[in-house]
Amino acid sequence: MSVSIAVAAKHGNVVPSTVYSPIPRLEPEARPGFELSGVVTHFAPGRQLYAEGDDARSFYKVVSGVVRTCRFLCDGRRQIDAFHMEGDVFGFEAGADHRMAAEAVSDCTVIAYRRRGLESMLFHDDRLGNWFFSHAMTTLALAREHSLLLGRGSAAQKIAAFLQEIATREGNECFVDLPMSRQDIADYLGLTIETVSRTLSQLERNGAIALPTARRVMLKDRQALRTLTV
Amino acid sequence: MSVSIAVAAKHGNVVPSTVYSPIPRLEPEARPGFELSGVVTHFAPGRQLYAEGDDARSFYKVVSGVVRTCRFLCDGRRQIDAFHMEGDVFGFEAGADHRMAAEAVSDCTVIAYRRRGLESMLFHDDRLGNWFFSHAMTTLALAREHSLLLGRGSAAQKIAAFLQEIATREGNECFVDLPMSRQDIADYLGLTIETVSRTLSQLERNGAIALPTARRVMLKDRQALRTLTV
DNA sequence: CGAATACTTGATGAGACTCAAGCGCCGTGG
DNA sequence: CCACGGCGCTTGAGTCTCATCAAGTATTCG
Repeated sequence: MSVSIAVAAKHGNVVPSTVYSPIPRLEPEARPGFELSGVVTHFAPGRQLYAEGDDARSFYKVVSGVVRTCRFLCDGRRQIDAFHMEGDVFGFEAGADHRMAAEAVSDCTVIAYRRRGLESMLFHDDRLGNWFFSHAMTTLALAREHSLLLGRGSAAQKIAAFLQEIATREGNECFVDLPMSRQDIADYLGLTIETVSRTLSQLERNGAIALPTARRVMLKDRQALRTLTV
Repeated sequence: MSVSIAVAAKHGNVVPSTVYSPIPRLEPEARPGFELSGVVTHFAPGRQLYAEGDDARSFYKVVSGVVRTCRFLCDGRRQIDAFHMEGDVFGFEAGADHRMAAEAVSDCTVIAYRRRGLESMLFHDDRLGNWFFSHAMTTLALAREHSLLLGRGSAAQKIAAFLQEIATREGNECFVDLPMSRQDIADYLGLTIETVSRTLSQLERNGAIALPTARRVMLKDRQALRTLTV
């Protein structure tokens, strides 16, 4: 008993002992049409949609491209909370202002919805209220999953989990096109850019993945990746 | 002292560059009275309220004592998501079952509320719906705060932030009574029990805190603690 | 083609983990 | 009353992972 635990601890797993069931993200189709004063806007890579502390007058839905929500620390470091991809809704806050900044990772198009007036609607339109509540709970579950990874994962586990997450979201089983830089990945996983790079190279040497280009990852051995995380 | 300052300078702060405003926790008084089939139950330290994967038939409110919600990894390690203290509501899930286990940290008393029937009520009783929505958003904000700490903090930063969090929640400016073990703290902060112990000793040598007993921490120099985290 | 940017790789060191021992408190039992 | 375990906590020594500092390579774009 103690031995097997010791061995497991060495190359330990980040996954719960119960069967792993990924958090189901809300499908765009499940969303009620809130065509309430939505404004389509385009952002170039790196442009800020809003800053920390800005009035949370609007929330957003991604039409195309990728957006990151993040916070900046005093020393200039950054913690990326989430990447938002096509169909994702983000920037809806409990309080009066945004607790995170939002920035375009790639060229992207979003719809900005006025939050004004929504609050009262939430509790008069069952479907709308229901959807927003589900959205909050789902986001919470995803945040906890992320916490688990940040708190307990090794660099290899973090990278493996990240690749699988992106693959799932892109809906592609065999390769991943990374829309974000190494720095973004590092800030999302609580690592440095060098460690991200090294770990990817390591996984390639192991045969778990291949890197035809820096931004494209072939998932050659999903079982090996899963073994790191499951 | 010089050590802790040096550490702070080296790794910088875990706090956003914008002014730090702690997430306001929902006050018990702000909660609508949901006296819907609440069952008062008592648990001895270490006893499990529910396990990962259990049907989420109920959610809970803490009357006295402390409860932890956590997940277990394959290798036996544990990640504690949160400590729930007097007045806190926990165990309300998006899906059909609990994604985390809940265990009594100390002797504690909780009220279990049937979730059945609540769902429909949520969207017919504005105040109730409003409260649960706020609760979800607040919990989300706290989870993100926790992520930030897990992803970017050094051991000293994690411990300092933890002590201040508990002090705030216990409403005591000058000392903290820790209801939980070193192992609990370690699992909450993503550290080992030895590192927690060593870091506390370090902070005592620095003069930031005093440890009259293992479970009682005097906050001697809050500025120094804040310098680590703010 | 050259400059800028993004990524990779190497050498080194600091911080946290592991293993192992020692201390202190507390309840039990002689 | 004190001896004895048991348990939680502390401390030490050694190791390993990841961050840091510092080149070097690839890719993009004017």
